[in-house]
Amino acid sequence: MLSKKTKYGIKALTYLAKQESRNPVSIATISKSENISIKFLESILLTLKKNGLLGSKKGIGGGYYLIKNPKDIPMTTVMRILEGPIAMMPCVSLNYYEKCDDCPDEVKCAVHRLMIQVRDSSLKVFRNTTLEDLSN
Amino acid sequence: MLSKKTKYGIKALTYLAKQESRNPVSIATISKSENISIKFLESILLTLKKNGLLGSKKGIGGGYYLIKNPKDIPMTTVMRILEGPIAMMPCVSLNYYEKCDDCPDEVKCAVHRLMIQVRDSSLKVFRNTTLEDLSN
DNA sequence: ATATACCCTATCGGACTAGTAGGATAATAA
DNA sequence: TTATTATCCTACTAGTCCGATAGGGTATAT
Repeated sequence: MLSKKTKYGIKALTYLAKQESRNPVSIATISKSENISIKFLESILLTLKKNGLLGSKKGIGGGYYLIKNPKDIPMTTVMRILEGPIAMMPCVSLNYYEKCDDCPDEVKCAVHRLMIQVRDSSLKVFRNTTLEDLSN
Repeated sequence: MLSKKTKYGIKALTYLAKQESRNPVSIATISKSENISIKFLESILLTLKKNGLLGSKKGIGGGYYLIKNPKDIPMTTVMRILEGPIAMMPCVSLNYYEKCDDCPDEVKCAVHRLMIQVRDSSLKVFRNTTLEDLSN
């Protein structure tokens, strides 16, 4: 299941990508437009900022804005920041690999082989979709 | 993340598919071979039975056995029984559709469009992989 | 100064996961 | 018939995560 955190995060990013200018947009504005709890959204935007996707400005007229061009932000990046690994199991994760306790031999493991295929097919979608694609 | 329930379930099914005969195999035997907690495995095999994938026999020489030919069991079936919907969000689920509370228009929702693509690509893998494929 | 808006930590109820416990039921073997 | 085997079923639990809320602290603009 996709967490609401990720869902809201993508919605917020898309909202920002749709803006004509790169002027800051306040949390409250995004919150109202996208029907997202303001405090929850606050924490999401903060992590997106900490991970280099957003910039922010305090005070009147402040808010969050995209740092990069939407077409340079693939969804792999967004997913990994908000949702974590794209793979369904640590033993098939590219960025967060971990061996299974119970499995003596990965190569012989049926689940392992299946999940590698699923990972690759999802990865393909996320890699080929940028924030720009989503905001059209 | 794939639950251990699903992981163990697939391992057990694969184990049964590898058997030359369709004689019953006891929970204890599968448990030892696949390093799965016996009680946990018990509940998993029971749900697989209730969902028509396994048959069972009580008493000495009893256990679980596959009902169908492994090549007639696509992984979509297994995943839906053990893990639930294949889609990452109810609003893109084929079998368990549910509308989002916050989303006024699905067609305009960026997350919706993205997750439909992910669903389709995963579905493709699960549909094209049978239990027979995994047991080779 | 004061209002605005982001920044940060802490907390919390509810749901879910991965088991465990303990016995009921059915089939087989002696 | 009785003992043994092995599935069937219900209930419980510790731990973890999710989604959200509370309550301030800090920086910026008028």
